[in-house]
Amino acid sequence: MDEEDTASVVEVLARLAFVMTARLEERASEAEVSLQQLRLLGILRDRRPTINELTVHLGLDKSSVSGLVIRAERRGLVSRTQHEQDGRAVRVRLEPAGRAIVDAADALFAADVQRIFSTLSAAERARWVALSQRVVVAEAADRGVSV
Amino acid sequence: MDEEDTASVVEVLARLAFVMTARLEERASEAEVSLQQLRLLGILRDRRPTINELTVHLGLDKSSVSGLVIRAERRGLVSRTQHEQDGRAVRVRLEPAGRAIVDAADALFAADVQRIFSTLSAAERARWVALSQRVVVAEAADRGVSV
DNA sequence: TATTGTTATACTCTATAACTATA
DNA sequence: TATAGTTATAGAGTATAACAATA
Repeated sequence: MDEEDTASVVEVLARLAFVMTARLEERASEAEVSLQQLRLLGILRDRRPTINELTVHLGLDKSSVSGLVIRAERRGLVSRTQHEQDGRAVRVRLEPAGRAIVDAADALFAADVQRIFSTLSAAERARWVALSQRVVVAEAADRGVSV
Repeated sequence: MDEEDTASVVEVLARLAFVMTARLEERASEAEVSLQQLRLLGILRDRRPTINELTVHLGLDKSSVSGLVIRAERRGLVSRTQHEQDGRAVRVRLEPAGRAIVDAADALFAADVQRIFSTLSAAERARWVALSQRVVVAEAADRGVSV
C-alpha cells in the first residue's frame, strides 16, 4: 500500500469516525444523556455486570466506572445490587427509565443510518458492510498483537 | 432498506467509529495531547483561523474553543496574535512544537491504518474508500437538511 | 447596538492514590 | 495479603451567562 493510498484511507476513515461519533453524541444528547452514559446503558441491555466487568467493556479505570454508575443511579437509570456470591462486589442493572433512554437514542441513530446509507444500493451496502467487518476484525487482531 | 439490513449497518458502523476513535485517542495520548487538542492542531496545519472560525470547524461554543486554545498556548503548541483588520478578533497559529506533535500522532495513526487495511486487497481498499466517501457526502447532505 | 473573545460558574468525565470492607 | 469498590483530589473539556473591548 503506497503513501497516497494510505492517505486517502486515513482521511475518509477519520472523517467517517468523527461524523458518526458526532451523530451518536447528538442523539444521546437528545435522549438526555452523554455518550458515555449511553455506552454504559447499551452494555447493560443484556448483562448485569460488576463494576470490574464494566471496566473491561468500557476501557476505563474502576474509579471512572464507579462515577459513571453512581451518576446514572442518581438519575434512576440503573441500580446497584449486592452480588450473590461475593460480598465485595455489586451488580449493575438497567432500570426501565434507562432502557427507555437507550432505546430512544438507538432508534434515532438507526433512522440516521438508514437515511444516510440509502445513498448506496442494496448491493453496495452489503459490500460496504462485508468489507468493514473485515476491517473491524483486522483492527482487533492488530490490537491484540501490537499491545 | 429493511430492519435487518439497517441493524447490520448500524452495528459495524458504530464499532468502526468506536475503535478508530479509540486508536486516534491512543495515538494522541502517546504524542502527549488529548484528542480534542489534536483536532485543534490538525485544523491549524493549513489555516490561521479566528476563535469564531474555529467554533465552526470544531462544532463547539466559543468559550470552549477559547479554553482549548488557551491551554494549548500555555504549552507552547499554538500562539494567538492580533487580527490585522478586526481589533476584537485574534488569529490562532500553529507553533513548531504543535506541528511536531500533530505530525507524530498522524504518522502513528497512518501506520495503524496501513497495517489494518492491508487485510484488504488494493482493489477492495479502493472500493471501500469510494463507498465510504459517498457515505460521508450523504451524511453531510443529511445534516445540512435535517438540522 | 452588534460582535469577538474572555471569564465566572457548574457539571461531566477521567486517572491516581488512599481508603474500607470482604475474601 | 489480595481484591472490589468508593472517595478525595486534580485536571481537561463543555456550555450558559455575564462581561469588556471593539466595530
